[in-house]
Amino acid sequence: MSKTHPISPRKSPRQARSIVTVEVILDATIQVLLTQGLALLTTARVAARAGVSVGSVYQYFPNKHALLIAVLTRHVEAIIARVETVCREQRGEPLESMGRALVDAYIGVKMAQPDISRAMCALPANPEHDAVVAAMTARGILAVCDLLASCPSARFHDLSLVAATLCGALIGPVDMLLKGSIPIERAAELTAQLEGLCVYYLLSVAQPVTR
Amino acid sequence: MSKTHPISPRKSPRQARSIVTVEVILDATIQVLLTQGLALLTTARVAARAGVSVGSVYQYFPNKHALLIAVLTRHVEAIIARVETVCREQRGEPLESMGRALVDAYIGVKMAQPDISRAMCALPANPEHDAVVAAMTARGILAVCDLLASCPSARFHDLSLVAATLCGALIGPVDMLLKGSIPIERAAELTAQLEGLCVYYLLSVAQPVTR
DNA sequence: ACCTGAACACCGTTCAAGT
DNA sequence: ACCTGAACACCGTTCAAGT
Repeated sequence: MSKTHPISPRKSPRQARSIVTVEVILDATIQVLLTQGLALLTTARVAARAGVSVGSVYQYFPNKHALLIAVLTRHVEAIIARVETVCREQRGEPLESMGRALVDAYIGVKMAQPDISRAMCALPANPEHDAVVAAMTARGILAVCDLLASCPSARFHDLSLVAATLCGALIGPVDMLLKGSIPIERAAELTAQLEGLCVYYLLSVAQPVTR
Repeated sequence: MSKTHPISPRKSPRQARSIVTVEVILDATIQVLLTQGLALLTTARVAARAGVSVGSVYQYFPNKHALLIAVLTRHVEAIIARVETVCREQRGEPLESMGRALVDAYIGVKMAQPDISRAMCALPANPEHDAVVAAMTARGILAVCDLLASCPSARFHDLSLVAATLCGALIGPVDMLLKGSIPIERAAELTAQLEGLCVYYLLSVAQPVTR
């Protein structure tokens, strides 16, 4: 049996100052994570950096992990929102355009603040953490499903598997870029490779529709 | 400044019983990780499960993290070894064969003990952890580079980027399978998708060589 | 040469007391 | 309604003492 980590805030802030406190604590958490690393990220240090007492941290977050989950959720939300937007914008466009737009947008958001993206990768996994990532992945796959379904000139057998494969094929290489397995200077070339990979894959699994 | 984690064994076992002790400790670590989870993985619990004292753990591993790194290294070594073997076996074969063999082999090892693979994903990242993963990734990319270079009928502009993209495009979707974002029952279908994705990508970036 | 386990420092978390 | 910080339990790590 694994220890359970309640992640919902202990209480919702009701006054302006406490809303600020929550934001301050979340920002402090990222700062400590970035400057000190996970090993030195203690609730005491976060509190000190935020300029509040440990007790205040525990007033809004039931435990340390909830703090990390909150930071992760915030970051992941921004990424998925961007992906969903492009997917909406590209509805009905040709497959080539869809592929390129998706790749560009995803690399764009992920690499916008590389250090924060990297810090998120370094968070220790646990059931709640996995749930957040899984939920975001599911939303991404769904958005891509809708996008592909909107293609006027093609249909896809096993749409959701194609969408999932596409998402995975994007996430994997971009993670390599993030972690340095592909040098960051080569971001532009990787973008080109991924655009090609996505477009050729989509064209290969697309079943032409003639009306 | 992030805390440093020396990861080399405190001492090399010189007698038979101590070699056994090290193995026992590593196995116990995996067992605790699998049955109790990372949150309950304490050096005391590992020692108890291994049937030794805490002191013995620290005789061979400078700290808790080194223990996790050792377990990770062992697992990752098995995976990369398999990949390198297929890459060697497929030298000179047609691109279609290469792509299929690589996909099958990678999915095969990764999904051989899914729970252990999952547990490895859940380890907290730190510089040494990242270094192990980066080193394994680099070996994978290199093996694929060599494989692609051996193709008699095609050359690749920017070989290493193509190899890295290919590896990433494999790792991403298989991670989804591992984490449940793609249902495990669909492993066979995903394999087919990835074979197609890899082969079409390779064919699209290959520059035919006629002699 | 290897093992033991009490001892110490530090971290997560709580809660009685304050404003 | 929110904040403080001393207090407590637990974990990582050490090291003097054993075999």
